[in-house]
Amino acid sequence: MARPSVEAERREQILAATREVVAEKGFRAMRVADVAKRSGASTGTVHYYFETKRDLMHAAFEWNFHASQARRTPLVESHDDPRDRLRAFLDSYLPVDDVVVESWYMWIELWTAALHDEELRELNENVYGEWRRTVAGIIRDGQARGYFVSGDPVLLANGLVSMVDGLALQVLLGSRSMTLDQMRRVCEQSVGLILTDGD
Amino acid sequence: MARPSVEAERREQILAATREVVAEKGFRAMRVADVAKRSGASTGTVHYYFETKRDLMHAAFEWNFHASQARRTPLVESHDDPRDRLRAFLDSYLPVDDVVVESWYMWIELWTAALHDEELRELNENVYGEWRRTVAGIIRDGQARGYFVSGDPVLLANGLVSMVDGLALQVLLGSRSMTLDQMRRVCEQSVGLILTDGD
DNA sequence: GTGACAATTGACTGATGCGTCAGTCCAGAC
DNA sequence: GTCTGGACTGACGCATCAGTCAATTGTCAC
Repeated sequence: MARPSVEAERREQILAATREVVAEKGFRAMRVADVAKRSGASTGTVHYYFETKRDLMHAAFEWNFHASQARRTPLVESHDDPRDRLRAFLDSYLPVDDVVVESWYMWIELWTAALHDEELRELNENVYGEWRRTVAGIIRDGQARGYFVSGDPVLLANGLVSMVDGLALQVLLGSRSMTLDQMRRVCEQSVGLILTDGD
Repeated sequence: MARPSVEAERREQILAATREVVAEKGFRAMRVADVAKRSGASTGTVHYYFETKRDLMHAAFEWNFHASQARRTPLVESHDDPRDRLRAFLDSYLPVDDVVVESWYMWIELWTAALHDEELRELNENVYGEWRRTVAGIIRDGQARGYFVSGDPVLLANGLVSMVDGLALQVLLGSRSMTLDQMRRVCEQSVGLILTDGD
């Protein structure tokens, strides 16, 4: 051994830079040189830690997945009432700050990249399955307690998750009619639709 | 004048080839040479009709918008009952055949490209506004006739349109849990949620 | 100090692909 | 028959980048 390993930190720095560049100019326009500059390293160093640009992007997508999971899990578990859990879950997807916005940029790029990349489709499958199971679980729980209308919880979950994807996309696209505030209202109304009248 | 103008046909051929290539390998991997080959022309010809690759893509996106409009409008207007109009509208987005699938590929690529292109964001704004107005109109009509639950029709429309976007995306991504059939069911259930019990 | 090795550099290479351009082809005008 | 000009070609110039590599630096062990 010689010179202490800085691999973990360097990788994190490079991945952070990658996310920033992707959010700023998109995967299509992203250059390895951009990532290098942003992380204060040379292109050689980037390639020292990630063999190819593709590896770098895949690692960044995976990072985004795990970070999202880590942000969401405690949040959902901090409520007992399924109605609050559902609201907390949906709220966590509102692009209110840089962290969530950057994360959304990564998701959107993942979608397009995955259309023609089997490995990324597999990642998407995991992501999507994860959220769907979470939401379906909340709904099932809520139905058991009589808070939510009856109906296949998996279908309801799929509808909600997909809606959030579509809404966030329009917000990110800077739509004048789909603002952050508008997205919040649509989500609230949708939750209202599946609440039983007893609420 | 000499030699009858073939501009219109050639442009159409090139745009058709562009859509095919984009659907097949994505905008990112699309080469002007691919489009040329696919349309049975030379790269020079492609550039003769579209100055830059960017112009070509923008034209293809616009083509997709107008074609979608043209497909949808008569379809929605062919029913009187707002419930049928809404169902027909949602059905028309199910990726059941090559035409709709190719169209979805174009929409998805448009989203990602528009994130960093002001001109394309404007196009997205038109597209999105168009569908939202259509759906909101149907819902407003349905509410007036007592078929749909009360609630802001614009919010409901936004929710539905966004949901369809998110669903189709997952279907296109070949998700094992979000198949065409599953998408159909989610849409049906969602329509059910906004129908009054009197139905 | 010296050896060993991880970390880092940045100039370089080789491939790729957009856009250009000099020239060809051909249908109609006269 | 000749001229005109739109349509078309495809080889090529040139810029752009991903990835390489030989050289260098920094840190630890002994």
